[in-house]
Amino acid sequence: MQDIFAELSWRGLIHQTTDDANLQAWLMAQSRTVYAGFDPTADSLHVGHLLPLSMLRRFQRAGHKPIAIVGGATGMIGDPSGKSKERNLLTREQLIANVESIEVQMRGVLDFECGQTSAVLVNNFDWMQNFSYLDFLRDVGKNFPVNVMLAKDSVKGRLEKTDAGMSYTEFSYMLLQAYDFVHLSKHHGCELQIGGSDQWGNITAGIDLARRMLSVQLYGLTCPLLTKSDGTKMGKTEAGAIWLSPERTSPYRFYQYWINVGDDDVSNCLRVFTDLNQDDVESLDKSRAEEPHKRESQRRLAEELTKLVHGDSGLQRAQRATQIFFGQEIDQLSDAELGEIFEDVPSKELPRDRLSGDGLGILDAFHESGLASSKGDARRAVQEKGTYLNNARVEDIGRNLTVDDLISETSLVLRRGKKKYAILRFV
RNA sequence: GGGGGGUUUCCCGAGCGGUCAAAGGGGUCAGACUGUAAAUCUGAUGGCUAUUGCCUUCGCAGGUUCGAAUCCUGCACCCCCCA
Repeated sequence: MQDIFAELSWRGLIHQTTDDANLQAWLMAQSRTVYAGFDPTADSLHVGHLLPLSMLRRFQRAGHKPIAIVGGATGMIGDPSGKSKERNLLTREQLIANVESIEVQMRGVLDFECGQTSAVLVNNFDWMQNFSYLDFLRDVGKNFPVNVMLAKDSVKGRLEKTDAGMSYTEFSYMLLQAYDFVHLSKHHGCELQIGGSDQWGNITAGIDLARRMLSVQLYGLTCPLLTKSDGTKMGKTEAGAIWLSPERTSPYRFYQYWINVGDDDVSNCLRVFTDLNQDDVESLDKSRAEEPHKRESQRRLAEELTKLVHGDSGLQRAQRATQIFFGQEIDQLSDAELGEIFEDVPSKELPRDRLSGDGLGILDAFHESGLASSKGDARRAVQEKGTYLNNARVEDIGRNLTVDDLISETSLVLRRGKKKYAILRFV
């Protein structure tokens, strides 16, 4: 049995526990069953979910059994914790679809085929759906003193804000999550719940409920909420959240997100998200202090996480795309390769005969691609040396594009400035 | 109800009969520098064509004038003051 507690400690992943004195020994004594919950509000997990998910992974690797619970039932209610406003409810159909695709993503991170400690995925909708309202009130609600519930931060915060308010539905959320813990304890022998520090109230509610209903002692452990040094949320960009599904966030963009993590945050990210051991993290810290321009930390972080989420092939794709996006001139590619590398890049189809004869003027090409708002804009961009054809700078505003300029069967690659690309397809 | 001020190009904001596609700042876009960072510096920033122009734009609609963002009339919206 590995000392998971010590590991979480040096990684800075322990915010609060329900039993600081004994939890470490308790975890060392035997294999335990641990659970964390995931809200199926979308059809994909995002970077924000990566933390609890990787926590479960660490527990599993240390010899414990992880349970991931997707909140098919609780998702219908909406957790008020950390939310300032009443949430919109999801339909049952949406939830079912979301849960299905989230399952697939989890299989990449947790091991579901390793005997005793195999991960288990459950959906609380399965045991909540047949609960009658009366039964729930008698068996569960009876054990909740309202004054205790009102004292929870998640409730108190909302009630203090006079304009926010809170519905009875959201107020009841806590009971559902608490009951999850009881259910998992009874049917899966689960004894420890982990979550972000905003889950503390819900976790302790479950522990209280289990003591009353089952007379068992359960445990809770929370990890700090991850924020960047500038105070903003991890995993958000101007363009929106970074998702784990390749359909929503391509492996390239996922990889790039981590490559661009600031120096101030990268060490924390390495500790919290990757499997690198303490020595490795510290040597990367050292490398960053001495040779910051090499950015080994960011590179390593991006590699580890892209591999974890998108696998070896996803990482290769991301790195290949990175090479091309930052530097290399592009030589012959196939349409298929090009489509893969430039999957995030807007493309436009034009009739192939535009390339015949004198060809297509470079200014028109940039205008049509959307990289320039007008031909005049395109002209200026070229004169400013800010345009590239297949990653080679365009020098001449009179340049005409012909079939010879195609980089693959049908396409050529235009670029403006350092990062803005567009594909023109001639069909 | 009476009096006054305003509405300018993506935003703020100058202009008050020709030299106005319209100062300046911000933003944005490029370039240099660099670590795919930050800061800094440089250039560009209505459209079409070219280096000669043409077209569209200064709340909306008319008018005066050789000529208007600039003057006049009406309309719309905003702000302030007095009732």
